[in-house]
Amino acid sequence: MQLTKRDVVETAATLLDDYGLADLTMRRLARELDVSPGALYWHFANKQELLGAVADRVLDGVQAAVGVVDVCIRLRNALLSHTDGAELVSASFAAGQSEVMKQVLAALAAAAADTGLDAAHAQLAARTVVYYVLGFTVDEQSRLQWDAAGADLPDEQSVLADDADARFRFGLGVLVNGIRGAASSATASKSVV
Amino acid sequence: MQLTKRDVVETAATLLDDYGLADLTMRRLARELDVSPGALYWHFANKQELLGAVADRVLDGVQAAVGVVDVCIRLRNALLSHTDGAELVSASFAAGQSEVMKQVLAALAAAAADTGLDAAHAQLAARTVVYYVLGFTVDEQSRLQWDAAGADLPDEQSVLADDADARFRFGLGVLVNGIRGAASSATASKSVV
DNA sequence: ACCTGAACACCGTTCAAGT
DNA sequence: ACCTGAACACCGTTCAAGT
Repeated sequence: MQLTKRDVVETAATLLDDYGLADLTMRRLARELDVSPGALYWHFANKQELLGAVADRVLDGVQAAVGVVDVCIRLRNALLSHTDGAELVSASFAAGQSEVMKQVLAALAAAAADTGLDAAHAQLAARTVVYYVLGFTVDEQSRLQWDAAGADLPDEQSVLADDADARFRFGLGVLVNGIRGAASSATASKSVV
Repeated sequence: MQLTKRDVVETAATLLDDYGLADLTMRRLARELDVSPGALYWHFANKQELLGAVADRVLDGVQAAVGVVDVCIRLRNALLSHTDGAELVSASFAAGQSEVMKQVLAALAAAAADTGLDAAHAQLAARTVVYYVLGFTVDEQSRLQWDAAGADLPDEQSVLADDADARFRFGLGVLVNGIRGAASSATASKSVV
């Protein structure tokens, strides 16, 4: 049977979930698909492009969200539901290889614009939110995966300490609040002019 | 002459500046130092640890800053002044290998606590700020380096579009503002109780 | 059009053995 | 204590040649 892009991405996602990003290599993927390593390069220009496609598979469903908080929560959930999902998407976003992350950015910018920011500032606000979600979740997931294969967790020091959801929402709240503040001060200076 | 940690880190930093992070390999570094690759493993447990030491060299001077805005501006400047500095520090921070980034985190948390947040929330606020600075600067630096070896920049669309400093300060303002908001609402709810 | 085979030019890490 | 030499087990990518 002919190798399709879909097959490749599907198998790559399985490999990712079972063995993690470090073991998701072109050679290992080719072996799993019973093709030669070179075959993958007929379907994808390079590894980055392939990883971008896998990232977009991980992010499936996220683009349907609207509103800053909704988008961010769905994004984080998607990242956490695959081994090394946050790291993969973070790298693909940085490399400009994730179409879904571009849509996410646009959705966040639209939401920010709704609060009264002009397009340029709304873009900046959107990126700031994305940096937060990716940074937070990469961090969270590495800790989760580290002490998943480890000792029993030490006794919680505070409710906040192990309620990752609450921690996530706090930072998100800081951002949403800050954006509202920036929007209203922009409106204020406009109304003065 | 005996190989010292300092020599290794110094040469690594030169390699980083001249050829970038992708070409900063243990083998290449050993070649540059005229030692066998194995020699590096007597001084450093692994590549991550060595990169952490290089990251801390890049961050030299940043720990002296006080106040959120001051710390962030110095941090960004340090990252921008070395090839792939942002990516290196970002990775080392995520891996928990940068002592200076731990100090930066502590300094930011202290500044956040000064606004009236309790210790746990101040920590979260500090991390949020770090995610922003690293995310923003990784992005900025990859664009800078991409079109450094490229075409002349297209004509600027707006003042904001190519004033990276202003863009950086905007996001920083959003965060500082959001943190102030979180602090004052915490104080308010306390005074109600 | 799609894939194989084989090569090219590398990696990080380990470890017996040397000095 | 500090380092070499050599090995182990891999990488991503290219490309003539096959079907």
